[in-house]
Amino acid sequence: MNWSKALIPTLKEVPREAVNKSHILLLRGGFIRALTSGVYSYLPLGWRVLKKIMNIVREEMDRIGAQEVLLPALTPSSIWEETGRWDEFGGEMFRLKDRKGRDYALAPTHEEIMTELARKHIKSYRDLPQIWYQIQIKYRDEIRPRGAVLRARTFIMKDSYSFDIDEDGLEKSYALHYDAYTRIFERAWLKTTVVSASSGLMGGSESHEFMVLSDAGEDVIVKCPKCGYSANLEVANLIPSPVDFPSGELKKVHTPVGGSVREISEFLSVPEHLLMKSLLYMDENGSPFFVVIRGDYDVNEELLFKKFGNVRQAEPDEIKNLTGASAGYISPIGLDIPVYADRSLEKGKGLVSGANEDFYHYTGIDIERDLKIKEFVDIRTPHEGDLCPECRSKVEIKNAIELGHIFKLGTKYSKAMGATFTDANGKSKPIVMGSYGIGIERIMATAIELYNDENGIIWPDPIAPFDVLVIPLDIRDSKALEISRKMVNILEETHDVLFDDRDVGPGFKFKDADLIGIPVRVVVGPRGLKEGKVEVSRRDGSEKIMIEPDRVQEVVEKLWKNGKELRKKSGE
RNA sequence: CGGGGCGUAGCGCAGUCUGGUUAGCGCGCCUGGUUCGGGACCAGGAGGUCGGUGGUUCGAAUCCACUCGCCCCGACCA
Repeated sequence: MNWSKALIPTLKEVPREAVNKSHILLLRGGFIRALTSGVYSYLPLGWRVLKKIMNIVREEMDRIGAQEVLLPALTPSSIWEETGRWDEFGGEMFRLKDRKGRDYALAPTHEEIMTELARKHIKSYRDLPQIWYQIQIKYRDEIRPRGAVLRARTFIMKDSYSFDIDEDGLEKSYALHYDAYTRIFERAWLKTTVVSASSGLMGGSESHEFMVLSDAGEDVIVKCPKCGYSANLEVANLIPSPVDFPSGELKKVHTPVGGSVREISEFLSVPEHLLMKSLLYMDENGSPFFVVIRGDYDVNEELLFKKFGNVRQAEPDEIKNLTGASAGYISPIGLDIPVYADRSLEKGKGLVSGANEDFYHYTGIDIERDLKIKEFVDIRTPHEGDLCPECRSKVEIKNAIELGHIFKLGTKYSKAMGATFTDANGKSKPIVMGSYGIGIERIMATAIELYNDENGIIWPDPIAPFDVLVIPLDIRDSKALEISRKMVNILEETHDVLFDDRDVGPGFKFKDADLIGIPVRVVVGPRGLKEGKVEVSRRDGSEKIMIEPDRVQEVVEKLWKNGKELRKKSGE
């Protein structure tokens, strides 16, 4: 490929809208361009990277016996209504109507479409197991797209679906995917942490996410350095960090400051973990109840809803009517309202909370002595310092990018849609399913987040847009040009080669080369030519050698192989 | 949906508070010449509905109202 004729619109300056490393470098390197919020075009370099990634994915999926199909992105509402997800998806689903006024959705995922295929064609236990996959664009109207390609509204996903006769079969298909995913990410030089996760809208029993640690990630994961326990923070059942509770008398004190935890803690010189946050909620019937939690924790609404159903926080006037005080100065003490306590307050003593009178608090609260707790529950957002549920040592909490997610669906979709088969005894049974996704662009973006320096991207060899970049520093030097062309021809037999035949200065070419991050670079310049040599180097800086042009194939091959020895980055 | 920021040439920005010649600067682009191992130099040139609509005014990029778009944070803290 000749650079002079290529669409590689590199940018010298950082585009205004970009924040993440990957976003900046994808734009600056001419890999992608935004069309509108959360929707991107892939330019030649970006598309080359994505194709390399998809090829790795294909090879590994084919290796476990999966078969590739391509399903429609345009789907009728009726199929989503069969499982109830036409309503469940809500605003996240892009919807449209045809000219007859019928409803359609641009598929955000394909469980229903795959299950439809299965119910048509799988009739007997003899047809099972099956694994079908596709690589195609998904459409999700995300609440907030972010980080360019990290959370986009249109994005390429590899999704596969397994069909088995029973749980044992599902277990095997799940394990096959687990292994395939591990290999896929390793081949892209990304070291993943596998965590247990919540299955959310997909439903099903068990699920795992393949994560790469990165500050650019919007997921938070928990890792235990001691026993290896790991989970998405959403589902991690961590033990609250232990604290000392002093004992004391119940006393009412004047607190003429704002009612926030920080203000009260500062005013009374009491650590935040000795404050008891008292939150007043209204249940579905409009009856009030208190939730109390240690001051250094926040209530996790997802867990709250799971436990108490469709509840809401009390309005300011409701709080006033029920407690006689404003939010910030309330507590269940002395009130006849049911109280649930987060487990962080178990055996709590010497606590501070509102006295149900503005600008007054109680100190010395003893959970067992002064409160009637209906039940201890786990509804807090875990934080640093919490203990591992397996071995009770302190866990690490880190941001991560989710690259893959595998789900055991069970029979949720097959039952809802009537995808059944006849077993060996002639009985009709629902197919047992799994579903498995990989974000193709996320692999690209994550690789950049991990592999870059101040000058640009340093692509992992297997997913680089080109393997080798040949740069004649001055194309008006006809001898240099001729030598370069010859090398390009030879190298192209075994590698993807980009040839910088542009008539621009050497500095310009070097800067661009660093930016787009091609792993191996061959420079033909006067300095080397004096000795009859050219320079071959790796973008990662590990090697730089001068060689005769006719050895180029052999030397490039060697540097290319050396790349494979590089460590796989995990983002730590 | 709530909060914040930003829309001026292809890109990055100044000008807006305090209205007033022809709306600037750097990079990029075009022509000619010089230059070639880390984003060169000289000379000349093209390129703008100042996001949009309406209003105030003798006069609006600038003030007011509405609106569209993009980015960031949040959608917990009694």
